[in-house]
Amino acid sequence: MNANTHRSLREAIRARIVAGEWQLGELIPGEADFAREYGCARTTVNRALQALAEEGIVERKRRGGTRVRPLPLPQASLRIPLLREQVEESGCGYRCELVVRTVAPLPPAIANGHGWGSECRAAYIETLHRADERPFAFEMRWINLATVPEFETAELGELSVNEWLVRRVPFTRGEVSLSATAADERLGAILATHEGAALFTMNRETWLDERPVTAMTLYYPPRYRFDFTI
Amino acid sequence: MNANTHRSLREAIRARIVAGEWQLGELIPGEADFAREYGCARTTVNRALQALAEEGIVERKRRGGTRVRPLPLPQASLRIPLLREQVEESGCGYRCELVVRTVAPLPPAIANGHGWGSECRAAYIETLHRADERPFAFEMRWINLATVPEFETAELGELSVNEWLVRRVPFTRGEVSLSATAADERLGAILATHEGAALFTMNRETWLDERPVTAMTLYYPPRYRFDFTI
DNA sequence: CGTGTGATTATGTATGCACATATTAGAGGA
DNA sequence: TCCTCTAATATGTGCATACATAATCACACG
Repeated sequence: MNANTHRSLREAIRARIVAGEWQLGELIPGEADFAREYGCARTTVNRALQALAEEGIVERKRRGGTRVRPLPLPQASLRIPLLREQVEESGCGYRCELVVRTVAPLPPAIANGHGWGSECRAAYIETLHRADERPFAFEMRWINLATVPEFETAELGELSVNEWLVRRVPFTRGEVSLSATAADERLGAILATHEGAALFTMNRETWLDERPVTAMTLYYPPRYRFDFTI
Repeated sequence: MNANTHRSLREAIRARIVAGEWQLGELIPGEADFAREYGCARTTVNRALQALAEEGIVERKRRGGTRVRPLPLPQASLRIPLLREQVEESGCGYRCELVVRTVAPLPPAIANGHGWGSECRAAYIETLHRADERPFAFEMRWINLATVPEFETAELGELSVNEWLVRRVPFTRGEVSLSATAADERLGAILATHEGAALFTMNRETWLDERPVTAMTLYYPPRYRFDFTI
C-alpha cells in the first residue's frame, strides 16, 4: 500500500495537514523525521515537501524547518486552454474559418487601454472556431502592427491567428477578463443561437514589455462552461 | 558563471529554446546528451527538464524524448475572492441578506454529481450580496448535512454562509465552472435587471476527501467582470 | 550586559547508481 | 500483408552520500 514514492508521500503528508494534525503556522516534523517514519530516503521526503511548498500548503526555511502555511491560499492554477486542444480533447474535429481580415481603426475601448494610442495601425480579424463543423467560439481580434509588423503579410494556412501569434511573438504580460454578454443579431446568427442569448465572453489583452501585442474577445455559445479545479 | 545547479541549467535550456535553437515541436537532446554537454549528472538534467515541463515549455514522453511544446500554454494563477473582499476593495459597503433557509431536496444536477446521492439531506440557502445596498451577486447554495451536521443549528450572525463554512469546514478539492446564464423573471427582479439579461455565473462544488461539502451557484448582474492577469 | 563568533541544525542540491515504466521500432510468425 | 511479441531506449524514480547554505543558538569576550 505504501509505495513510498514522492507522490504518495506528498499526498500522505497533505492528508495529515488537512486532517489538522498540526496547527496552522505550526512546525511539522523535519525531513529526517519523516524519512525515519516512512522508511524512505531524506531525498524523497525533500521532493514531497518541496512540492507542497510550491503548492502553497507549507512554508520552508533553512534551519527554520517546515511549517503549515498560516492562511491556506484559495488559489487556483488555471490553464487557459487553446481552442484547438479544447475541441480535440472533447473528441471533435477542429476547424477555424477566417471571416474578416482587414486593417481597421481600433474601437475606443481598446484604443484608450494601456499603451495602444488612438493612431495605432492595427489588423482586425474575425475567426469562427468550429467543433465538428458546429460553431464553438467566435473571435474578434486586433493586432498591433507596430509591435508585429510581419503579420500584415503573413500567410496563416491552417493555423488560427492565435496559433500563428503564439509561435511568433512571445508576450510578457496578459490581462484576462471574463463576463457574460447578450448576443446581438449578428452574434446570434454566427453562433447558431438567437438574439439575446447569454454568451460566455473572454477578453484578453497581451503585452510584450510595454508594447501592446494583441487584444481579443471570444464569444462562446450558451451551452459552454469553463471548468477548472482548486 | 556555470554553477551547474538544476536552476541554472533550466534557465540555460529555456534560453536556448526561446532563442529558437530547436523548432517548435522538435525533439531536443536527451537527458544523457545534456548531461555530457554540461558536465553534470543526468539527475540534474532531469530536474531541470521536469521543471520546464511543469511550466509547459516542453513536453516529455518516456521513450519518446523531450520536445519543445508546439504552443506554449499560458497559465494563470487565479485567486477566487471572497465576496466581502471583492465589494470592500471597490470601496463599497458590504451587506448580505438571507433570502431563504430551509432543508430542501437536491436538484438532480447536483444529486447526480459526484458523491451526493439522491437521498442526501441538504440545507438550502439563498443569499443576496449587496454593495452599497445595490445587488452585487445572488447565491444559491446546498450544504450536505451529512458532512456538516452542525450547520443545521448554526447561527450565522453577520457572516455570510460562505464565511461561516470557510471558518469551520476545510475542503480538500473543489471544482469551479464558469458560464453565462440568461436571467429568468425572478433572477431579473432580484438582481435589479430584466428577464433575459446575460448573467455571469460561477458554479462551485467542494469536497472533504470524498464527501461533498457544499455546492453553490453565484449569479452576477450584467455589468460584472471577473478580471485576472497571466 | 550587549555583542560577535563559531557550532549546530534543517533544508537545498549535486552525484552515481539501480531499477521501473512507457513507448516504439523491429523481428518474427501467420 | 498484417499482426504480435520482444527488445531497445528515453524518461521516471528511489537511495545513499556528500557537501552547501542559511538561520539560530550558546558561549566567551570586551
